[in-house]
Amino acid sequence: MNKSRTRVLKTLEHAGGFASAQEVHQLITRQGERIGLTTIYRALQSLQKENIVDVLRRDDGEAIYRLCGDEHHHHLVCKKCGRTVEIEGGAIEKWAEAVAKEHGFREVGHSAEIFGTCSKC
Amino acid sequence: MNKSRTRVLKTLEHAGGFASAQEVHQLITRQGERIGLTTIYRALQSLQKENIVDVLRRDDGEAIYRLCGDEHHHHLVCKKCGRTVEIEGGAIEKWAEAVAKEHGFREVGHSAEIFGTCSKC
DNA sequence: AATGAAAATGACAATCATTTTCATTTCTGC
DNA sequence: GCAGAAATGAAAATGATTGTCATTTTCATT
Repeated sequence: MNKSRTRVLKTLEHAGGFASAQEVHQLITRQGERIGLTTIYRALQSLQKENIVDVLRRDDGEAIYRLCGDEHHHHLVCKKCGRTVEIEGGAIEKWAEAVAKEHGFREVGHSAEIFGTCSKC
Repeated sequence: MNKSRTRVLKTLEHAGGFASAQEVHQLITRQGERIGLTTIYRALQSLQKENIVDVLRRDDGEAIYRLCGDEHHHHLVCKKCGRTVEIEGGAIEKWAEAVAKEHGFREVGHSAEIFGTCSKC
């Protein structure tokens, strides 16, 4: 963990939800701190590899990042405004394990997302 | 509905699931028919507006299209050898819709994958 | 302090999907 | 057939993301 990653993390926290790489960059430079866009992308990538941030896609394909808690949950995401609801995934957990066992798979993990248009949009 | 849209639709059917704009274009031109990439994009856009096709995003952000109402399935993927099994997703479909409705979301879609280690690995 | 190797940084160029532009072609109803 | 509208496609523009590479920073060791 180094200075840039820390700065990006703090910015994501402060953004309180989603931010694209470019938005993170703006937020930081607007505060007078100087940092390159490339560095933001790299910081976000490594944070992603370490499972500290999640990546989603906006409708136009732009990647947006957010801090993810370490409990295993799923997301319900609004395609228009990006509003996100965290969801308990008990049903899926069981489904995933059942299906995997049925096909002889071990060490099972899964990913799942639901997306749609939220009531405000 | 015109010639291009029809051609794109047929290609999507034949592709049997997902295809990006570029893939649709390749599939068509490989058959010797001549069509511009721009036209593919426009056809896909209008089909999308008419709710005939759905759009999703691949991990790298590329847009992929599929016929609406296509039964869609999920994948069980081996992390080691890449072997893939297609799965019926009935349980998830219902779960996704229920959760979404509960939170007031409309026009709901979802993605889900299970990964693990297969019996041979 | 001085050194030096390895990692991090950032300006810039390259890439790649998608959109725009605009001149040309094809459809449409008459 | 004909005028006007819609569709087409080649090429340029756009915009996010990644690659490159020279420079800077970090940091453990002299």
